[in-house]
Amino acid sequence: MKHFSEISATAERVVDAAETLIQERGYNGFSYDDVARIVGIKKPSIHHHFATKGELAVVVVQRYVHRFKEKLLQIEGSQAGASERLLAYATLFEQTFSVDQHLCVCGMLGAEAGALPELVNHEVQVFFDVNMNWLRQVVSEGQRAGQLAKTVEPQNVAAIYLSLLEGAMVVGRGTRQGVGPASVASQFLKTLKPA
Amino acid sequence: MKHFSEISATAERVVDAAETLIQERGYNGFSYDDVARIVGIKKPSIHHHFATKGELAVVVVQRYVHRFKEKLLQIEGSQAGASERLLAYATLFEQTFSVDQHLCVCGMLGAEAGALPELVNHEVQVFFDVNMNWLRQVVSEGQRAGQLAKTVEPQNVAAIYLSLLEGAMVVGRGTRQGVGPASVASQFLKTLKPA
DNA sequence: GTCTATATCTTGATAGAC
DNA sequence: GTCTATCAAGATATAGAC
Repeated sequence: MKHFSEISATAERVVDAAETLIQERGYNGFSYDDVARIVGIKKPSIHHHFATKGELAVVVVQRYVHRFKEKLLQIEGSQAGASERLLAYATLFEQTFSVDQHLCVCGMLGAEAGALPELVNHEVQVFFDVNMNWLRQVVSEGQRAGQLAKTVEPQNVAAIYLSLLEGAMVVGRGTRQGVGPASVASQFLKTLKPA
Repeated sequence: MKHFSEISATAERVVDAAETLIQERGYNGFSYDDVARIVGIKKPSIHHHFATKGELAVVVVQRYVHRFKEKLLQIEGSQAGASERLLAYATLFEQTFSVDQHLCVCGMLGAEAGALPELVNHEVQVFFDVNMNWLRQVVSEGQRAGQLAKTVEPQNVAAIYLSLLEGAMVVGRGTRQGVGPASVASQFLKTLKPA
Protein backbone atom coordinates (compact mmCIF):
# COMPACT_ATOMS: atom_id res chain seq x y z
CA MET A 1 0.00 0.00 0.00
CA LYS A 2 1.29 3.42 -1.00
CA HIS A 3 2.08 6.09 1.52
CA PHE A 4 -0.33 9.04 1.31
CA SER A 5 2.49 11.42 0.46
CA GLU A 6 3.34 9.48 -2.71
CA ILE A 7 -0.04 9.41 -4.40
CA SER A 8 -1.03 11.24 -7.57
CA ALA A 9 -3.21 14.32 -7.82
CA THR A 10 -6.20 12.21 -8.83
CA ALA A 11 -5.65 9.78 -5.98
CA GLU A 12 -5.60 12.76 -3.67
CA ARG A 13 -9.03 13.79 -4.89
CA VAL A 14 -10.23 10.24 -4.32
CA VAL A 15 -8.99 10.45 -0.74
CA ASP A 16 -10.67 13.85 -0.36
CA ALA A 17 -13.99 12.42 -1.50
CA ALA A 18 -13.69 9.32 0.66
CA GLU A 19 -12.83 11.40 3.71
CA THR A 20 -15.92 13.56 3.30
CA LEU A 21 -18.14 10.53 2.70
CA ILE A 22 -16.82 8.80 5.81
CA GLN A 23 -17.48 11.92 7.86
CA GLU A 24 -21.02 12.22 6.53
CA ARG A 25 -22.17 8.62 6.11
CA GLY A 26 -19.59 6.31 7.63
CA TYR A 27 -17.51 3.53 6.08
CA ASN A 28 -20.51 1.34 5.36
CA GLY A 29 -22.59 4.26 4.14
CA PHE A 30 -20.70 5.02 0.93
CA SER A 31 -19.57 3.09 -2.14
CA TYR A 32 -16.86 3.26 -4.75
CA ASP A 33 -19.49 4.61 -7.09
CA ASP A 34 -20.20 7.51 -4.75
CA VAL A 35 -16.51 8.35 -4.76
CA ALA A 36 -16.31 8.01 -8.54
CA ARG A 37 -19.21 10.39 -9.08
CA ILE A 38 -17.67 13.04 -6.82
CA VAL A 39 -14.23 12.80 -8.42
CA GLY A 40 -15.69 12.65 -11.91
CA ILE A 41 -14.16 9.38 -13.06
CA LYS A 42 -15.58 5.86 -13.34
CA LYS A 43 -15.66 3.23 -10.64
CA PRO A 44 -12.87 0.98 -11.98
CA SER A 45 -10.55 3.99 -12.06
CA ILE A 46 -10.93 4.25 -8.30
CA HIS A 47 -9.79 0.64 -8.03
CA HIS A 48 -6.73 1.54 -10.06
CA HIS A 49 -5.68 3.96 -7.30
CA PHE A 50 -6.90 1.92 -4.33
CA ALA A 51 -7.36 -1.79 -4.91
CA THR A 52 -9.77 -2.26 -2.02
CA LYS A 53 -12.10 -0.10 0.03
CA GLY A 54 -10.20 -0.95 3.19
CA GLU A 55 -6.98 0.25 1.61
CA LEU A 56 -8.63 3.53 0.68
CA ALA A 57 -9.92 4.00 4.22
CA VAL A 58 -6.47 3.30 5.66
CA VAL A 59 -4.93 6.06 3.53
CA VAL A 60 -7.74 8.44 4.50
CA VAL A 61 -6.99 7.85 8.18
CA GLN A 62 -3.22 8.03 7.77
CA ARG A 63 -3.48 11.41 6.07
CA TYR A 64 -6.02 12.56 8.65
CA VAL A 65 -3.69 11.62 11.52
CA HIS A 66 -0.75 13.33 9.82
CA ARG A 67 -2.68 16.57 9.35
CA PHE A 68 -3.93 16.38 12.92
CA LYS A 69 -0.38 16.10 14.21
CA GLU A 70 0.54 19.19 12.21
CA LYS A 71 -2.30 21.12 13.84
CA LEU A 72 -1.20 19.98 17.28
CA LEU A 73 2.25 21.33 16.52
CA GLN A 74 0.72 24.62 15.38
CA ILE A 75 -1.14 24.89 18.67
CA GLU A 76 2.05 24.29 20.60
CA GLY A 77 3.68 27.05 18.58
CA SER A 78 0.91 29.60 18.95
CA GLN A 79 -0.51 28.94 22.42
CA ALA A 80 1.63 29.00 25.55
CA GLY A 81 -0.88 28.18 28.31
CA ALA A 82 -2.59 24.86 28.91
CA SER A 83 -6.11 26.33 28.95
CA GLU A 84 -5.47 28.10 25.68
CA ARG A 85 -4.07 24.96 24.12
CA LEU A 86 -7.09 22.95 25.21
CA LEU A 87 -9.42 25.60 23.80
CA ALA A 88 -7.53 25.67 20.51
CA TYR A 89 -7.70 21.87 20.45
CA ALA A 90 -11.48 22.02 20.79
CA THR A 91 -11.54 24.46 17.90
CA LEU A 92 -10.11 21.74 15.65
CA PHE A 93 -13.20 19.64 16.31
CA GLU A 94 -15.48 22.63 15.99
CA GLN A 95 -14.06 23.47 12.57
CA THR A 96 -14.72 19.92 11.42
CA PHE A 97 -18.24 19.88 12.80
CA SER A 98 -19.10 23.31 11.42
CA VAL A 99 -18.95 21.91 7.88
CA ASP A 100 -22.30 20.14 7.47
CA GLN A 101 -21.96 18.54 10.91
CA HIS A 102 -19.01 16.49 9.72
CA LEU A 103 -17.86 13.95 12.25
CA CYS A 104 -14.26 13.32 13.19
CA VAL A 105 -13.10 10.63 10.75
CA CYS A 106 -11.86 8.50 13.62
CA GLY A 107 -14.89 9.13 15.78
CA MET A 108 -17.06 7.72 13.01
CA LEU A 109 -14.73 4.80 12.33
CA GLY A 110 -14.33 4.16 16.03
CA ALA A 111 -18.09 3.76 16.33
CA GLU A 112 -18.10 1.44 13.32
CA ALA A 113 -15.10 -0.56 14.58
CA GLY A 114 -17.12 -3.77 14.74
CA ALA A 115 -17.75 -3.67 10.99
CA LEU A 116 -14.37 -2.56 9.62
CA PRO A 117 -11.30 -4.30 8.18
CA GLU A 118 -8.75 -4.81 10.93
CA LEU A 119 -6.19 -2.68 9.10
CA VAL A 120 -8.53 0.31 9.36
CA ASN A 121 -9.14 -0.25 13.07
CA HIS A 122 -5.43 -0.25 13.65
CA GLU A 123 -4.95 3.17 12.04
CA VAL A 124 -7.86 4.57 14.03
CA GLN A 125 -6.17 3.39 17.19
CA VAL A 126 -3.10 5.40 16.22
CA PHE A 127 -5.24 8.53 16.08
CA PHE A 128 -6.60 8.02 19.57
CA ASP A 129 -3.19 7.18 20.99
CA VAL A 130 -1.66 10.33 19.51
CA ASN A 131 -4.45 12.49 20.88
CA MET A 132 -4.47 10.90 24.32
CA ASN A 133 -0.72 11.36 24.67
CA TRP A 134 -0.78 14.96 23.52
CA LEU A 135 -3.65 15.88 25.83
CA ARG A 136 -2.07 14.14 28.81
CA GLN A 137 1.13 16.08 28.23
CA VAL A 138 -0.66 19.42 27.93
CA VAL A 139 -2.72 18.80 31.08
CA SER A 140 0.32 17.60 32.97
CA GLU A 141 2.23 20.78 32.20
CA GLY A 142 -0.84 22.89 32.95
CA GLN A 143 -1.25 21.34 36.37
CA ARG A 144 2.43 21.74 37.20
CA ALA A 145 2.27 25.42 36.20
CA GLY A 146 -0.83 25.96 38.31
CA GLN A 147 -2.99 26.79 35.29
CA LEU A 148 -5.24 23.79 35.77
CA ALA A 149 -6.76 22.30 38.91
CA LYS A 150 -5.30 19.00 40.04
CA THR A 151 -8.68 17.50 40.82
CA VAL A 152 -8.20 14.76 38.20
CA GLU A 153 -5.05 13.01 36.98
CA PRO A 154 -3.74 14.24 33.59
CA GLN A 155 -4.34 10.84 32.01
CA ASN A 156 -7.98 10.94 33.08
CA VAL A 157 -8.50 14.54 32.03
CA ALA A 158 -7.21 13.53 28.62
CA ALA A 159 -9.73 10.69 28.40
CA ILE A 160 -12.53 13.00 29.54
CA TYR A 161 -11.66 15.75 27.09
CA LEU A 162 -11.26 13.48 24.06
CA SER A 163 -14.46 11.57 24.86
CA LEU A 164 -16.26 14.84 25.42
CA LEU A 165 -15.32 16.24 22.02
CA GLU A 166 -16.02 13.05 20.09
CA GLY A 167 -19.31 12.63 21.92
CA ALA A 168 -20.38 16.23 21.42
CA MET A 169 -20.24 15.72 17.66
CA VAL A 170 -22.34 12.57 17.85
CA VAL A 171 -24.90 14.11 20.19
CA GLY A 172 -24.88 17.29 18.12
CA ARG A 173 -25.83 15.25 15.08
CA GLY A 174 -28.45 13.27 16.96
CA THR A 175 -30.22 16.29 18.35
CA ARG A 176 -29.82 18.62 15.41
CA GLN A 177 -29.82 21.39 17.99
CA GLY A 178 -26.14 21.42 17.17
CA VAL A 179 -24.62 22.57 20.43
CA GLY A 180 -21.24 21.71 18.98
CA PRO A 181 -17.94 20.57 20.47
CA ALA A 182 -16.43 24.01 21.11
CA SER A 183 -19.30 25.14 23.30
CA VAL A 184 -19.35 21.93 25.34
CA ALA A 185 -15.58 22.02 25.74
CA SER A 186 -15.45 25.62 26.91
CA GLN A 187 -18.09 24.88 29.53
CA PHE A 188 -16.12 21.88 30.72
CA LEU A 189 -12.93 23.89 31.02
CA LYS A 190 -14.65 26.04 33.65
CA THR A 191 -14.47 23.05 35.96
CA LEU A 192 -10.70 22.83 35.55
CA LYS A 193 -9.95 26.34 36.78
CA PRO A 194 -7.59 26.25 39.75
CA ALA A 195 -9.05 27.34 43.08
CA MET B 1 -46.31 0.97 11.81
CA LYS B 2 -47.06 -1.14 14.87
CA HIS B 3 -46.21 0.00 18.37
CA PHE B 4 -43.44 -2.04 19.93
CA SER B 5 -45.73 -3.22 22.70
CA GLU B 6 -48.09 -4.86 20.23
CA ILE B 7 -45.68 -7.07 18.36
CA SER B 8 -45.51 -10.85 18.45
CA ALA B 9 -42.92 -12.97 20.21
CA THR B 10 -41.07 -13.58 16.95
CA ALA B 11 -41.10 -9.90 16.06
CA GLU B 12 -39.62 -9.24 19.47
CA ARG B 13 -36.74 -11.57 18.68
CA VAL B 14 -36.27 -9.74 15.38
CA VAL B 15 -36.03 -6.47 17.27
CA ASP B 16 -33.58 -8.07 19.73
CA ALA B 17 -31.33 -9.17 16.89
CA ALA B 18 -31.53 -5.84 15.09
CA GLU B 19 -30.72 -3.95 18.27
CA THR B 20 -27.59 -6.00 18.86
CA LEU B 21 -26.51 -5.67 15.24
CA ILE B 22 -26.96 -1.90 15.32
CA GLN B 23 -24.89 -1.69 18.50
CA GLU B 24 -22.12 -3.79 16.99
CA ARG B 25 -22.07 -2.80 13.32
CA GLY B 26 -24.37 0.17 12.82
CA TYR B 27 -27.46 0.56 10.63
CA ASN B 28 -25.53 0.24 7.39
CA GLY B 29 -23.43 -2.63 8.71
CA PHE B 30 -26.11 -5.31 8.90
CA SER B 31 -28.69 -6.82 6.57
CA TYR B 32 -32.06 -8.52 6.80
CA ASP B 33 -30.22 -11.77 6.17
CA ASP B 34 -28.06 -11.21 9.25
CA VAL B 35 -31.21 -10.74 11.31
CA ALA B 36 -32.84 -13.79 9.73
CA ARG B 37 -29.88 -16.00 10.57
CA ILE B 38 -29.83 -14.90 14.20
CA VAL B 39 -33.58 -15.35 14.68
CA GLY B 40 -33.56 -18.63 12.78
CA ILE B 41 -36.13 -17.80 10.11
CA LYS B 42 -35.78 -16.80 6.47
CA LYS B 43 -35.29 -13.32 5.11
CA PRO B 44 -38.82 -12.77 3.73
CA SER B 45 -40.26 -13.66 7.14
CA ILE B 46 -38.48 -10.62 8.55
CA HIS B 47 -40.24 -8.49 5.96
CA HIS B 48 -43.53 -9.94 7.15
CA HIS B 49 -42.91 -8.42 10.58
CA PHE B 50 -41.20 -5.22 9.44
CA ALA B 51 -41.86 -4.14 5.86
CA THR B 52 -38.73 -2.00 5.59
CA LYS B 53 -35.39 -1.77 7.35
CA GLY B 54 -36.14 1.79 8.40
CA GLU B 55 -39.35 0.64 10.07
CA LEU B 56 -37.43 -2.04 11.95
CA ALA B 57 -34.89 0.50 13.14
CA VAL B 58 -37.61 2.86 14.30
CA VAL B 59 -39.14 0.15 16.48
CA VAL B 60 -35.70 -0.75 17.85
CA VAL B 61 -35.17 2.86 18.92
CA GLN B 62 -38.69 3.30 20.30
CA ARG B 63 -38.29 0.25 22.52
CA TYR B 64 -34.79 1.36 23.50
CA VAL B 65 -36.06 4.79 24.55
CA HIS B 66 -38.95 3.23 26.48
CA ARG B 67 -36.63 0.93 28.42
CA PHE B 68 -34.24 3.79 29.06
CA LYS B 69 -37.05 5.86 30.57
CA GLU B 70 -37.87 2.95 32.85
CA LYS B 71 -34.29 2.81 34.05
CA LEU B 72 -34.28 6.55 34.68
CA LEU B 73 -37.37 6.09 36.84
CA GLN B 74 -35.66 3.27 38.71
CA ILE B 75 -32.71 5.55 39.44
CA GLU B 76 -35.04 8.22 40.76
CA GLY B 77 -36.60 5.61 43.02
CA SER B 78 -33.38 4.14 44.34
CA GLN B 79 -30.99 7.10 44.48
CA ALA B 80 -31.79 10.27 46.41
CA GLY B 81 -28.71 12.43 45.78
CA ALA B 82 -27.70 14.05 42.50
CA SER B 83 -24.17 12.60 42.51
CA GLU B 84 -25.53 9.13 43.14
CA ARG B 85 -28.07 9.54 40.36
CA LEU B 86 -25.41 10.69 37.92
CA LEU B 87 -23.22 7.74 38.86
CA ALA B 88 -26.09 5.31 38.44
CA TYR B 89 -26.82 6.94 35.09
CA ALA B 90 -23.27 6.27 33.96
CA THR B 91 -23.71 2.68 35.02
CA LEU B 92 -26.43 2.29 32.41
CA PHE B 93 -23.89 3.10 29.71
CA GLU B 94 -21.26 0.92 31.35
CA GLN B 95 -23.60 -2.05 31.37
CA THR B 96 -24.24 -1.60 27.67
CA PHE B 97 -20.56 -1.20 26.83
CA SER B 98 -19.50 -4.15 28.99
CA VAL B 99 -21.26 -6.52 26.58
CA ASP B 100 -18.80 -6.84 23.69
CA GLN B 101 -18.21 -3.08 23.65
CA HIS B 102 -21.79 -2.51 22.54
CA LEU B 103 -22.47 1.09 21.66
CA CYS B 104 -25.52 3.02 22.76
CA VAL B 105 -28.09 2.40 20.00
CA CYS B 106 -28.65 6.12 19.63
CA GLY B 107 -24.99 6.98 19.84
CA MET B 108 -24.37 4.74 16.86
CA LEU B 109 -27.39 6.01 14.95
CA GLY B 110 -26.56 9.59 15.86
CA ALA B 111 -23.16 9.15 14.25
CA GLU B 112 -24.76 7.61 11.17
CA ALA B 113 -27.47 10.30 11.00
CA GLY B 114 -26.34 11.41 7.54
CA ALA B 115 -27.11 7.99 6.08
CA LEU B 116 -30.40 7.10 7.78
CA PRO B 117 -34.10 7.36 6.89
CA GLU B 118 -35.52 10.54 8.35
CA LEU B 119 -38.01 8.59 10.48
CA VAL B 120 -35.11 6.93 12.28
CA ASN B 121 -33.34 10.23 12.89
CA HIS B 122 -36.48 11.60 14.45
CA GLU B 123 -36.69 8.79 16.99
CA VAL B 124 -33.02 9.18 17.84
CA GLN B 125 -33.66 12.82 18.55
CA VAL B 126 -36.33 11.79 21.07
CA PHE B 127 -33.72 9.77 22.93
CA PHE B 128 -31.34 12.69 23.23
CA ASP B 129 -34.11 15.08 24.25
CA VAL B 130 -35.30 12.74 26.99
CA ASN B 131 -31.77 12.30 28.33
CA MET B 132 -30.88 15.98 28.18
CA ASN B 133 -34.03 16.93 30.06
CA TRP B 134 -33.56 14.28 32.72
CA LEU B 135 -29.92 15.21 33.29
CA ARG B 136 -30.67 18.92 33.43
CA GLN B 137 -33.33 18.29 36.05
CA VAL B 138 -31.05 16.11 38.18
CA VAL B 139 -28.21 18.62 38.02
CA SER B 140 -30.55 21.50 38.74
CA GLU B 141 -31.80 19.84 41.92
CA GLY B 142 -28.29 18.83 42.88
CA GLN B 143 -27.02 22.39 42.59
CA ARG B 144 -29.96 23.76 44.56
CA ALA B 145 -29.34 21.22 47.33
CA GLY B 146 -25.65 22.09 47.43
CA GLN B 147 -24.60 18.60 46.30
CA LEU B 148 -23.07 19.83 43.06
CA ALA B 149 -20.91 22.85 42.33
CA LYS B 150 -22.58 25.68 40.44
CA THR B 151 -19.59 26.24 38.18
CA VAL B 152 -21.60 25.34 35.06
CA GLU B 153 -25.30 25.79 34.26
CA PRO B 154 -27.41 22.61 34.60
CA GLN B 155 -28.23 22.64 30.88
CA ASN B 156 -24.53 22.69 30.04
CA VAL B 157 -23.60 20.04 32.59
CA ALA B 158 -26.24 17.85 30.97
CA ALA B 159 -24.69 18.36 27.53
CA ILE B 160 -21.24 17.65 28.92
CA TYR B 161 -22.27 14.50 30.72
CA LEU B 162 -24.25 13.01 27.85
CA SER B 163 -21.51 13.84 25.32
CA LEU B 164 -18.92 12.41 27.68
CA LEU B 165 -20.69 9.07 28.02
CA GLU B 166 -21.50 8.68 24.33
CA GLY B 167 -17.96 9.69 23.42
CA ALA B 168 -16.34 7.37 25.96
CA MET B 169 -17.96 4.41 24.24
CA VAL B 170 -16.72 5.52 20.82
CA VAL B 171 -13.21 6.24 22.05
CA GLY B 172 -13.23 3.01 24.06
CA ARG B 173 -13.97 1.10 20.86
CA GLY B 174 -11.39 3.01 18.87
CA THR B 175 -8.58 2.44 21.32
CA ARG B 176 -9.47 -1.08 22.40
CA GLN B 177 -7.88 -0.12 25.70
CA GLY B 178 -11.48 0.04 26.80
CA VAL B 179 -11.41 2.65 29.54
CA GLY B 180 -15.19 2.59 29.51
CA PRO B 181 -17.88 5.17 30.25
CA ALA B 182 -18.23 4.51 34.00
CA SER B 183 -14.57 5.22 34.70
CA VAL B 184 -14.52 8.41 32.65
CA ALA B 185 -17.77 9.60 34.23
CA SER B 186 -16.63 9.02 37.80
CA GLN B 187 -13.47 10.99 37.11
CA PHE B 188 -15.50 13.85 35.68
CA LEU B 189 -17.83 13.91 38.68
CA LYS B 190 -14.82 14.82 40.82
CA THR B 191 -14.82 18.21 39.13
CA LEU B 192 -18.43 18.81 40.17
CA LYS B 193 -17.86 18.47 43.90
CA PRO B 194 -18.95 21.62 45.74
CA ALA B 195 -16.19 23.67 47.34
C1' DG C 1 -46.48 -16.90 9.90
C1' DT C 2 -43.21 -19.06 7.17
C1' DC C 3 -41.55 -20.67 3.15
C1' DT C 4 -39.45 -20.89 -2.04
C1' DA C 5 -38.68 -18.30 -5.79
C1' DT C 6 -37.75 -14.20 -7.89
C1' DA C 7 -37.17 -9.33 -9.10
C1' DT C 8 -34.24 -5.41 -9.07
C1' DC C 9 -30.52 -2.92 -7.71
C1' DT C 10 -26.09 -2.08 -5.73
C1' DT C 11 -21.91 -3.67 -4.06
C1' DG C 12 -16.74 -4.44 -4.32
C1' DA C 13 -13.83 -6.12 -7.62
C1' DT C 14 -11.65 -7.90 -12.26
C1' DA C 15 -10.49 -8.27 -17.45
C1' DG C 16 -8.93 -6.24 -21.10
C1' DA C 17 -9.12 -2.48 -24.76
C1' DC C 18 -7.47 2.22 -25.59
C1' DG D 1 -4.67 6.32 -16.19
C1' DT D 2 -9.22 5.76 -17.80
C1' DC D 3 -12.58 3.44 -20.00
C1' DT D 4 -16.51 -0.34 -21.24
C1' DA D 5 -18.01 -4.59 -20.07
C1' DT D 6 -18.75 -7.92 -16.82
C1' DC D 7 -18.79 -10.71 -12.66
C1' DA D 8 -20.39 -12.87 -8.36
C1' DA D 9 -22.29 -11.68 -4.26
C1' DG D 10 -25.23 -9.42 -1.40
C1' DA D 11 -28.79 -5.87 -0.66
C1' DT D 12 -33.92 -4.60 0.01
C1' DA D 13 -38.11 -6.01 -1.28
C1' DT D 14 -42.30 -8.61 -3.47
C1' DA D 15 -45.35 -12.65 -5.18
C1' DG D 16 -47.58 -16.36 -4.15
C1' DA D 17 -47.85 -21.25 -2.29
C1' DC D 18 -48.39 -23.81 2.04
